[in-house]
Amino acid sequence: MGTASTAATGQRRPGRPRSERAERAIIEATLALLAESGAAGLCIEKVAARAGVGKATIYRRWPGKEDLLLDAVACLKAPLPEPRGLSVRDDLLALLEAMCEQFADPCHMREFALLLGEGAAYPRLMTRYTETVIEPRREVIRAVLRRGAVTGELREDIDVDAALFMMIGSVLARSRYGDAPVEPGYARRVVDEMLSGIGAR
Amino acid sequence: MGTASTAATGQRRPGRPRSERAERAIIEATLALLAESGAAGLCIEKVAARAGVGKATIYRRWPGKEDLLLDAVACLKAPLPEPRGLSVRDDLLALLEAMCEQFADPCHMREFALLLGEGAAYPRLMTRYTETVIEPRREVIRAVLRRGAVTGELREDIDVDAALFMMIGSVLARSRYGDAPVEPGYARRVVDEMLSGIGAR
Amino acid sequence: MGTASTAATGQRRPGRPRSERAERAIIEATLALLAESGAAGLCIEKVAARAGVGKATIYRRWPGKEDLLLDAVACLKAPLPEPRGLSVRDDLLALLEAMCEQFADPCHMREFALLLGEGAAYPRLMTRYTETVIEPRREVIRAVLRRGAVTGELREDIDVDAALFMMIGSVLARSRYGDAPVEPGYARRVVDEMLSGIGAR
Amino acid sequence: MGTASTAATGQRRPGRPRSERAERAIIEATLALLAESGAAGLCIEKVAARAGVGKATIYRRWPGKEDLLLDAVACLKAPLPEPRGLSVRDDLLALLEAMCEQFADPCHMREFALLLGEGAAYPRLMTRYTETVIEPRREVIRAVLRRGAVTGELREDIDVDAALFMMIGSVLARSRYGDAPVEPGYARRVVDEMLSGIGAR
DNA sequence: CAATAATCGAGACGGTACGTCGCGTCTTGGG
DNA sequence: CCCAAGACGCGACGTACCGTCTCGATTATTG
Repeated sequence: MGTASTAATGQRRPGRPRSERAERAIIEATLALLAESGAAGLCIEKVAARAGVGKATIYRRWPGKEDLLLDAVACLKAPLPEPRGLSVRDDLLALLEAMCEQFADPCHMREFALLLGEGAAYPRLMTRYTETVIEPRREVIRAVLRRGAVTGELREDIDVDAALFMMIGSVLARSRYGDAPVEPGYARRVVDEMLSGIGAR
Repeated sequence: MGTASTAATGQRRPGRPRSERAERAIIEATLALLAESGAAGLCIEKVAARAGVGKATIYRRWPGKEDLLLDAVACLKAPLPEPRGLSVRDDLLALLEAMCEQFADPCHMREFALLLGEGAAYPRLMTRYTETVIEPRREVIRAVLRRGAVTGELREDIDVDAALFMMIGSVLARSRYGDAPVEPGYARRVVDEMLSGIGAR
Repeated sequence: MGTASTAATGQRRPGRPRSERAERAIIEATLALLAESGAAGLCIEKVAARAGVGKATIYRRWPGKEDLLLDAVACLKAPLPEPRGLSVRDDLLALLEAMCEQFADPCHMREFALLLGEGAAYPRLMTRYTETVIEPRREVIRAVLRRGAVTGELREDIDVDAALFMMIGSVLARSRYGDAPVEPGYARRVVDEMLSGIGAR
Repeated sequence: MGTASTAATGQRRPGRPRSERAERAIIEATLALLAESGAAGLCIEKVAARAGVGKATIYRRWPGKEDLLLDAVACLKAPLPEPRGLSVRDDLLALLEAMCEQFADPCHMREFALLLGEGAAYPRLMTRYTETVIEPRREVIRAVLRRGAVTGELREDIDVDAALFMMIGSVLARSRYGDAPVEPGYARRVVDEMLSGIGAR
């Protein structure tokens, strides 16, 4: 999954195998420093010192700071909850609330910031991240929306992708640019507004 | 406007006045480097060299890299178009399309990436940016939404902020994480979906 | 004289001039560390730390360790004593004794070792050192030998250079490969042997 | 001979015996790199790579770089020619010419440079080298000088050690610091000067 | 013949020093 | 007071080697 992982081939490379212990220590040190000082005040040198590891041991696994950070934060990824499947409205609400909650965690906020800020320079990483993290999340939501269109809980001819981005984006825009943390009822307000539409009846 | 501007008092400081030529060269060099190498590969030293200016001349005007960047990108800011005021739907559509267009410009994309990525470390900047750039834009949209609630074009009890973030966020989420550039009809699809709602009638 | 010195032109370079204070501190730190840990256990990083100076300040002046060391030890160079001019034998003896004495100083020993060991890699330095340090010393000795040939104290047809290298080399070979430090009477023994020759009368 | 040699006991150690092939390859690689880049630009890692050998295979045999180098250069040592014993003058001349010739070989020059330059840090090596290489050479010369004192070809009361170092040193000083390679007649000039002495008759 | 044991190549390990780059500050002579 | 130029102390960068270690595979001698 991570850049550092051994390829899934059965082949063993010659020479001493890479220490799993070191890898764990590096990731932990990275997350600890990230939490303490933020992405700006994080440097490989400190990670190595904190992990009790030589710098080369880090560079052997990750080409640079961004890649390390990306793998580190990926270890934190909390998947969206499995929809319960009873009511589409309840499922959407639960998903949206989970997203709000995750965005409230500064560590996830950092993850997004990192990807947005430095992603442009590392398209390879962006692609991988999108495929392995972003797209699966979207698919969970899409599935619920499609289910609603079938059961009749949602409009039959719903534009699934438009609705998807409205849902996701409402959290993204609110949490990032919001002057205050996302308030408790926010998810419910968005879901209700989406369901009923803003147009007059 | 920028941090660098001379106070608007009629008072003139003693000594040689600051060179307007230098200021322009600095801003231009900053934008050029930003476009070439992104925010990460940009440093004061290179800006100074490219602008043919001493480093001190930059530091005399801006406290650091972030502030310089902020002023530089502020020069690019394209305001949202003034709503025409005939139809709420048309106004929303126009606003959304303008946003999509701006996001398609890589230079504006960088602006957002910069603020999102590095903003966390500089709350002061974020605050100022939010106040001077983000909030006025939001206000334009809010005004249209409120007008719609009054004229009856929109639901009377619309949740203005929820709708606002759904609109903004739908573009943000789509353009950033989208695998392809935003397609032509996207704005219309979002507006229609928002107006009608996804719930069954 | 040293690599670091400003060219002797009257021209001043633009910008802030190099700090003479820093230069002195670097040389002093180098000599201190050289005395403490030898040439092997000396590194730029420690010199910088000890001198209270950034590494770049050292690299701005000297391209590398060897060059720095060379300039540092050059500051120690004790010139040969001025011949008194009364007796050629006494003058040669005094010069030889001074050389023995200097070689007994571990710091001068290091200087030679350095030049011999690393000199091959830095022909430019070797040339400079030969011209400014070695050759003047030789000339002092040559002058005495020539004087002796004129005054009749030495053979009229003496091979000045052969004698020169015999004198210098006898100290070099003795002190370097000798198992013990050069003993007190050594210089006198060499001078006598040179004067009388080893051939039977 | 070298540190690496198996003890001369008839006992064989259990397990796989050390590969003679690897040993040869290591020595050859060492000498090749020494000739190419000098002692400074030589490192175990490159030796191993060039020899197609694991680093451990080197460290199993030699404790470090110096010891390896010492064994490597020892393979090059050209002994002084056996004196023919007819004329002391001719013997001294032959010995001195052989020394001049050896110093002209850049590989032997490196050997000396290495020992002089880095020897100070490794007294153990210096001692061994002096005992096994230097002292035997000296003894050859001393024997000739003593023989001359007995046969009457040299002065009866000759100071053997002083003369020894004058001879050796004259080549050392000339070849090392000389601006040009040692010229053809140099050895003869030194021998003549030594025999006749520089003092007036 | 199988077990044992040292060696082989390869290469990862924790370190140290390298030489470079950029930071934000400072210090020149000259407008 | 500003300008350009550039040195300053600092700290992180990514690389190269150090000497040690751990792999699976090989190659002898011993039981």
